[in-house]
Amino acid sequence: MRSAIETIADLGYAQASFARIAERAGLKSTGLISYHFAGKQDLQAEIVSFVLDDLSRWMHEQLAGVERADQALEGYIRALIAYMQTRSPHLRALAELLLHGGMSWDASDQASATSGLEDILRWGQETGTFRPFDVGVMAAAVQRSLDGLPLLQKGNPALDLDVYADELVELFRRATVVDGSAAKEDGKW
Amino acid sequence: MRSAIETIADLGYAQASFARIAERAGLKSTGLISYHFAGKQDLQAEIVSFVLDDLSRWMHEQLAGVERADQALEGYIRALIAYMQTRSPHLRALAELLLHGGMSWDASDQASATSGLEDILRWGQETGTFRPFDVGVMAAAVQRSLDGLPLLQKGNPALDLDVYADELVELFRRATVVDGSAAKEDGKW
Amino acid sequence: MRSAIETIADLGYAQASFARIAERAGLKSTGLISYHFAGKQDLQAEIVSFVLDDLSRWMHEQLAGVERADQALEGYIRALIAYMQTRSPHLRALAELLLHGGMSWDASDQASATSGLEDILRWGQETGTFRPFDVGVMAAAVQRSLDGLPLLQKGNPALDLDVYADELVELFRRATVVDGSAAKEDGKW
Amino acid sequence: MRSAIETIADLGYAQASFARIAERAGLKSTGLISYHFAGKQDLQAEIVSFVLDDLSRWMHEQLAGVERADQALEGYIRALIAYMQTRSPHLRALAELLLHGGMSWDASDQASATSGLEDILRWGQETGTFRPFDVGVMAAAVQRSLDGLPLLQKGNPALDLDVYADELVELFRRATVVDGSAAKEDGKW
DNA sequence: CATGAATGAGATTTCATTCAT
DNA sequence: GATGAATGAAATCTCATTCAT
Repeated sequence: MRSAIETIADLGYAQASFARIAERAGLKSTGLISYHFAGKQDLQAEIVSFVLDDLSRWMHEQLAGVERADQALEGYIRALIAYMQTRSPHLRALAELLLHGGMSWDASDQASATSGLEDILRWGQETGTFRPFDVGVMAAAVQRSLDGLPLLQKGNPALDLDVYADELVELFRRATVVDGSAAKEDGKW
Repeated sequence: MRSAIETIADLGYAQASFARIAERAGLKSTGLISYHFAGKQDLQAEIVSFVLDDLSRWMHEQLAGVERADQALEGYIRALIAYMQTRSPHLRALAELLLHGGMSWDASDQASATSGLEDILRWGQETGTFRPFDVGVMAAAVQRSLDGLPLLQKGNPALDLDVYADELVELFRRATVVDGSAAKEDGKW
Repeated sequence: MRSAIETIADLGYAQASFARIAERAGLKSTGLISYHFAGKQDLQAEIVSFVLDDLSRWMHEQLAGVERADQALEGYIRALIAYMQTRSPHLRALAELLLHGGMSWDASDQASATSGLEDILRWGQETGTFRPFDVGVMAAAVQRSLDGLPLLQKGNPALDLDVYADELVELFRRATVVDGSAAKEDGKW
Repeated sequence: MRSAIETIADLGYAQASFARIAERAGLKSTGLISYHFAGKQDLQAEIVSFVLDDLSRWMHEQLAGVERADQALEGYIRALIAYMQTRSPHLRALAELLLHGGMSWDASDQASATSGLEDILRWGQETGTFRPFDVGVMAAAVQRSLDGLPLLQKGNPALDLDVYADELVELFRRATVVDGSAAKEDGKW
């Protein structure tokens, strides 16, 4: 499965045949893959749920103990970028499969990934930390800005991820903050 | 070529075989596609350049006569969303091909699409309309938020594009505006 | 037809498609070929008979007025090599078609080409100029040695055809001459 | 591979598609051929080297212990004809591939087949057994006369190979022997 | 004479999958 | 767990041929 993830991440969904996965895994036959997984869809589904579980666990760890919604949003952005740095192929493979695999895409996706973000945004609005905005649109903007990163890195490999994270945090702080809140500029927190 | 664009947009790059394109075009054989295009890569390249030309023309039309960078940014967002409404398959096919086709991806892409956006952002910073930020990151965030739209629509077909446009405009107005500028809120313009 | 001959000679029977022939002829469609010839076999048959006619005419010209069989044999060898020098593609195309086209191969071949040679050999034996040998085998040896030339030239483009001709003439003079005949060495003729 | 050799020998290079080879091999799909060989060129290359190896081994066996060049030449002719009798398809396939496959044709060919013959001829000239002649031309004549045999058989299936061998041996004995050598006629060997 | 659209057959090749070993 | 033979489907591409213009 590790080889499958890496192959999908490197070559893309369309090129990730059993033959190429087996090659990367050091296997001389694709038979073993078919033996362990019920089919290509099964393999894809297992990869998706594996990566989503791993990602979900990571996000919960990183966001534990957060007390305010703006901190949670910043933490979300930084945690996801940090995850990319350590498990970049996982996310690229996930994106490939969610986009192009004929996956169910049902509960798993929304529940684990994006709706966690929507929850944060809603929380911020309810506690008066965030201005009113459409939660779905804002969540999509954050999510897209984050998962566009691998693409950006392909075009510009020297990209500094820390700078990218800082910029995105500031971008969405300004986009979400309530109008009168000059807090950050005053350095109060 | 129209059939090819629609097929790629609907079924995705991986599923858009010559057979399916021919079927949609009402052809009884895939031979004619190979007859008109030198190969699959040629077809893809011609689609990309066709769509980029069309898109570039549209954007220039819509942004003609704009005098300030913030207006240009708003216009860029609204023009691209409007383009999606009229030529949705074009953009979806373009995204598929740029992401998964082994395309050259060279001058054409950056020049026509994203770097137009970067030019706007730089212009705004130089004229004092925009605060300092990393132009590349901001451009990527805008672009990703925009081309994530088709995906959003797939999950939520009832999505109101005008609302989406308004929200994005406001989001990135706040994200780019210079700190002291309370102008908009005062309703002066 | 000239383009067809050249294409077959240069690329070989298997690669000589209508498309490539049309290309060489400066045509933009293969339709015209199908219009002028009833089919691929028809084109092949017409090429074969055309080349055989041309070759037959040439050989008759060159061998006219010969009075002895040994002179005829030498003339045959030299005339065929000379023909190769001026109409090399004709012979190469002919060989390709006779070998690989599903041609009839009936009367035309034997009559015009080889059996002319066999006639010479039989004539020499009847007039006592040639020793007894199997006419078929000797004719095959001469013919093969001759039409192997293009192959030899491909491997060694600097080959001197005059030397080749001299060597073959001498080779087959010795192979055919009656035992006691020391005439040539004595320079009497 | 056996089926491939037979198919090429029987139908010729142009007609020997994977489908026909698979059919002869009793396979229900051509996929297996692509599975075992990297491509059509690979299959061809492997056939060529296999046949050349086999032929080379045979010729070395047959020519072992020969002490004079004229014996070697006679042995060469008889051994090759004998090989044709037992492994006719091998040689026909080899000829097809060397003529029409876009093969490398490099070392393997010359080394194993023809240049063995040239070595014999040179040896004979150095030891005074053979008259002076162009070794390349003579070798080509011998070789062509030999591999023209299958063609001859196609036109005349009743051909007696022993007679053919005898005739060729005598033909090239006379063509190569030094002028004064009356040895054979005296029956000394 | 010439073009270009169109077609059906067939070629090579890749793929997922099954199965015996 | 692992291999390799085998298969049928599908993909890209080429080809000869037809036909309307």
